[in-house]
Amino acid sequence: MSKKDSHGSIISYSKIIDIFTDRMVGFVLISMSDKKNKVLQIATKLFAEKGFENTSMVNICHEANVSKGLIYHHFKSKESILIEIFTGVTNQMIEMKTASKSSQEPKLQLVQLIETIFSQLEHDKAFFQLNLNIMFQPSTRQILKEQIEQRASLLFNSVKNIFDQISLKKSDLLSYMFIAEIDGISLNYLSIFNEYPLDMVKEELINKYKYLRINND
Amino acid sequence: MSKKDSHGSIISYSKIIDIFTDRMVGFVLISMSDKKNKVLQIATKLFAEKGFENTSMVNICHEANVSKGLIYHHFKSKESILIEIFTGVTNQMIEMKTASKSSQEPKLQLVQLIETIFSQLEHDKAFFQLNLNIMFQPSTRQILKEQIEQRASLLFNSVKNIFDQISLKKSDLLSYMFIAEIDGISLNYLSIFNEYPLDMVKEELINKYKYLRINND
Amino acid sequence: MSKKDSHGSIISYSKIIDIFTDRMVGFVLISMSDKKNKVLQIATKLFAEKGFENTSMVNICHEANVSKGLIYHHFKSKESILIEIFTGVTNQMIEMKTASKSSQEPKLQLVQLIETIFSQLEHDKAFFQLNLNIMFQPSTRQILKEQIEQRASLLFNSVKNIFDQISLKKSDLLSYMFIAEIDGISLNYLSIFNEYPLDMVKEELINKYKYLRINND
Amino acid sequence: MSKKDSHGSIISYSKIIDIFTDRMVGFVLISMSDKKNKVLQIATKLFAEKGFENTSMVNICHEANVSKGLIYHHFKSKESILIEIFTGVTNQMIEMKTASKSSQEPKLQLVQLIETIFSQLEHDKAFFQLNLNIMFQPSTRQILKEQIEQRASLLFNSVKNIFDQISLKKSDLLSYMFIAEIDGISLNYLSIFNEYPLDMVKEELINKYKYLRINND
DNA sequence: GATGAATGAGGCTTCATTCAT
DNA sequence: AATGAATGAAGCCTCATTCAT
Repeated sequence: MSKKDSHGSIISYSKIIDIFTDRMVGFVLISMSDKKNKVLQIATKLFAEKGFENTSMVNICHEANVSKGLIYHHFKSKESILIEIFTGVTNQMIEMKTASKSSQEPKLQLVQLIETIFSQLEHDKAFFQLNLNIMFQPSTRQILKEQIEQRASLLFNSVKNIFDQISLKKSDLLSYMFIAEIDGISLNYLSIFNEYPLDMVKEELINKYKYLRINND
Repeated sequence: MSKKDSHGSIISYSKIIDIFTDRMVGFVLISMSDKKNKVLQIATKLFAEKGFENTSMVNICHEANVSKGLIYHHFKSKESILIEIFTGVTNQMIEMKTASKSSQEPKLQLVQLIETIFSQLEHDKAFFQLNLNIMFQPSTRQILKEQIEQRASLLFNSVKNIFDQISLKKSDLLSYMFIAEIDGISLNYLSIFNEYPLDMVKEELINKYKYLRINND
Repeated sequence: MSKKDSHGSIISYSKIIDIFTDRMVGFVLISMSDKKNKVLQIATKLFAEKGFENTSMVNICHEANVSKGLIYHHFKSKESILIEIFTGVTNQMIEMKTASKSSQEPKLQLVQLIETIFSQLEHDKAFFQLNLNIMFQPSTRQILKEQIEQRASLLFNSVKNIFDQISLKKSDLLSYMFIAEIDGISLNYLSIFNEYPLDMVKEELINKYKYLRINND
Repeated sequence: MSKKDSHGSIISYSKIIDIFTDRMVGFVLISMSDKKNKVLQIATKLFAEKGFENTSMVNICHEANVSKGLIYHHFKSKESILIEIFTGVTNQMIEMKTASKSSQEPKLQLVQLIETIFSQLEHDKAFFQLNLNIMFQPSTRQILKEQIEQRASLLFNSVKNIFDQISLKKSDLLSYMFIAEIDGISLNYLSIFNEYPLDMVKEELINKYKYLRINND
């Protein structure tokens, strides 16, 4: 999986489940006990499937084969589980951004970015829906306010860095439009239309940015 | 307010609060009792502010100055309040779509549509957030599945009707892209960025569609 | 239907539904409005089917096609409906007892009584079950305490009058045994055994009392 | 207390309160927590006194000095408390039946059975009334349908085993009559007559079965 | 006679969290 | 690290009853 594999506001770097299993072992979650790990994994799945408010601690206990006491040994509260899940992803996003330095032609960077995002979108519907759900549910949104903002600026800067190479003057506007298109498509694909022509839309988007011409007036 | 004043998936025709008050009197909700009316109004507000799951029936009772018993006299359940709110808006959307027949040049129709939507977006943030919240919260999404789909196709057809006049061959794709842009901007404005340059983005979008050139290969 | 058609503690004189319809018109319920009548009828049915506590006033309203206000116009409370139902039956029992004067041979009176009771038992299961339900549910039992006692002594005296003609000395004991047998069979038939050989048991009982010999020591 | 100390449909093997306290410790309920135990005990008492529908969970909590949450930690629902109470008694009945093997003369077995039942009847009025109340209340009857049937056949088989030794040909009929007499007397004693001559009736019954003569035509 | 809006107490159940072991 | 008993607040909903019309 590419290092640039996430850049969206509602878009994230990688399969969330992976985060709490094999791939994270070694740099962030290395000291995390197996059981704590399992709780995060199951909680992520349940929050995505049922929503945060509709997932009870007992639900998590049962599915994770863990006692209530143990969960409260590892986590201060239900909220803190959510925060930890989000933080894990955010941290990874930061790390990956730091690591990603491409010397490619900017338009190709855009194309590659688009392809990565669309690929994730298809493979991790549930996790993207979790992100949406959390961002639009006032209660959870409040809890994760800062992280949401942090991620947004992270993404914006990533994109703007690319557009700066295309048109310094319009890079802000271009970034906003680009992110809006990506997010709008994601939203429509995930939650609005029943049979969304994701491939067709993707081709259109790639063509648009591959041959982008800026009128610098 | 123009008759075409809403066409979005996460976009709706008019201020929701209005629906349950003055403007509906006379054609749809004419027989609705004052108290029932009040409950719908307050429930809409609270659902938007706190989310459906975090709004209790007692919250609604208190703010609406109504007894618990009365709510259950008028509504079968908490869910049914949500459904009634949504149905009210959906019905109005249908009605308005039926009524709207523009003979204008298609590109101008698009421009007008964009302006209407952006105007609403600025004036009804809470209600748009309610829509998003409901669509991404698995529990509420399930409850309103059919209406969400109905609205999506309603909007799509409206937009496609316009693009059909521009390019029959590409009208599907153009419609999907147009809606994605609108929804993406709404999403970013409402829930992602702290200080979103809505006016700048709006100008860009208007320019794009005002001078739209289609390459019909 | 014979005049002696009920003598049981858990046994009553006649089909309860009849009481609130045609047959009563003319002597007890003559002034009862149709709607009140209907309420009593439906309430009896619902109490029998679901129990007193599990039948709500709204249930009765709906099934009787009557408004809540009207029920409270005719009846002081839910309890008072139950009381009125019971009183109707009790009054009829009293009236019938007064009217029944048989000059038959006492053993034949017993046989006739047995046959009447068994016949009712088969035709009015629901109503007998209502009686049982009410007598053993502490809350309803309390409400109808006096009537239950009144009915018991009414029945006992009826039976004892017959046994007095057979053996003055043992008539009390014989009456208690007779009533116990009748009630026990009813109970077993109505509520204990799945496939009760009612006919076989009835024949046995009839034979026992037809050829009754008393050892008057 | 004899091992055969109960065989009735509305009759059970032993003091219910005992079941949840001292006597069970050691073989069935040994692992049951004190609090759960207390809840069953109190619930039994309250259901008997006020009926199932008229006993609220709060009533039970208060009398058992236990929190609402704890009850739901131990029991799935209010219904499940009732089921557990009933199951406890049913299991004991099964166990005792298995254990009881009498080599006595059959008529003496009947006499002994009668004496045991009458003794219980006098000492456990409340519990017998609970059984009746549950069997005749449609809602609770439904919940315990299977157990009621199981108990009925258990009792019937016990009694029939005895009568088989007296008259194979008539053992079915004799069993039904015997059970009806027992149940009828119980019913009359518990719920119909104010001052029931239980001793007199008991003597009569004992005499009847001690000197039973069967006409085997 | 008749309606149904309105009330408020109370019922069952769920849940996050704490704590002794 | 791990368990699960225990708590109490809060949630949704039902219900008998009253009252203005």
